Amino acid sequence: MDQLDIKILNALQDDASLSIQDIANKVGLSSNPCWRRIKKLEDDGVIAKRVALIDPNLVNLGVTVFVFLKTENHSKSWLDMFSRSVAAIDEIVECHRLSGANDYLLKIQVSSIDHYDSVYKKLVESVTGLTDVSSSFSMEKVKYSTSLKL
Amino acid sequence: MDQLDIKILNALQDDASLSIQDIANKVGLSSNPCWRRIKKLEDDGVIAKRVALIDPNLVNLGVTVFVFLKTENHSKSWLDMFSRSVAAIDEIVECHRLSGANDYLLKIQVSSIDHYDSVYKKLVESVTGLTDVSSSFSMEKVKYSTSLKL
DNA sequence: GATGAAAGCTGCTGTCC
DNA sequence: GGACAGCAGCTTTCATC
Repeated sequence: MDQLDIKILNALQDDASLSIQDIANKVGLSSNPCWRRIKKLEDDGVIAKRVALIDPNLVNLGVTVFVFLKTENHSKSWLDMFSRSVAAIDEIVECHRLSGANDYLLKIQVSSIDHYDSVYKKLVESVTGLTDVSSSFSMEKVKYSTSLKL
Repeated sequence: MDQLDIKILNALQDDASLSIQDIANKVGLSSNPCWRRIKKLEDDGVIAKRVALIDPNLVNLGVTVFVFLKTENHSKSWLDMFSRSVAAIDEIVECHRLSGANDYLLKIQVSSIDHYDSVYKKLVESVTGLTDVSSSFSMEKVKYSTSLKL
């Protein structure tokens, strides 16, 4: 992966709808080698996938909630169960196991406080052994990006 | 936005490299009306953008850190300054102003603990008035998705 | 060993029904 | 919403440095 690949990745991270010609012009290559580099980056898995990002406010999912969980159970089987429950709840868009005071962090996209409450109920019904569930609402998205600094 | 639009959006959220023909087949439409619906969803801003997602592990940015901030200054001008500083640090991929015990939550992608430390230093140098900076490392990505539940 | 030019062909975009 | 036509852009092959 050289400078040209990084330029290509930066262009595609920012806008995956660009034509190969557009990208080739941006990075100073003709379209054929540019296409081959992109194909290699896809084959190698560096470009994991291409997705469309939807404006949450326009589909009535403009409320982001972060939920911090603590559990009394740290077994592998509990994590498996927890993992399946989290995967089954569509409103949960991210879940991380953390170091530090909290065991897990969830990021949730919902339409309203009531909607969040229904997700909360789904969660505590399907997951046993939680000793703490505390939530913070996002008041303002100061920054949001899916681009990595290469 | 009817059921067909939702089907189209779900397909594109999952894989934006699908051809219009592919999507048309999936949702049971011929290609032209399918294309017109996609164009309208783009023009309306429902489809905000199309991006390539890069595998963080393959570009040496596999370490995710969450940072919780508290500030003693809650003025508009402080937020403006803070916002600019956050925007200037590429490793910070998300920043939310929160309700609850912490004022701000950052999500950071770095290569190592040392790399995180350099981001930490950049942050505390460029932002004054922080009274608490505590970080948690993500040990495991239990779930990650950019798709919204429509 | 990678780039550039050119050809074929798939699939996008616009008009008409 | 569907059918069709024109055309832009993707993908492949071949020659070149």
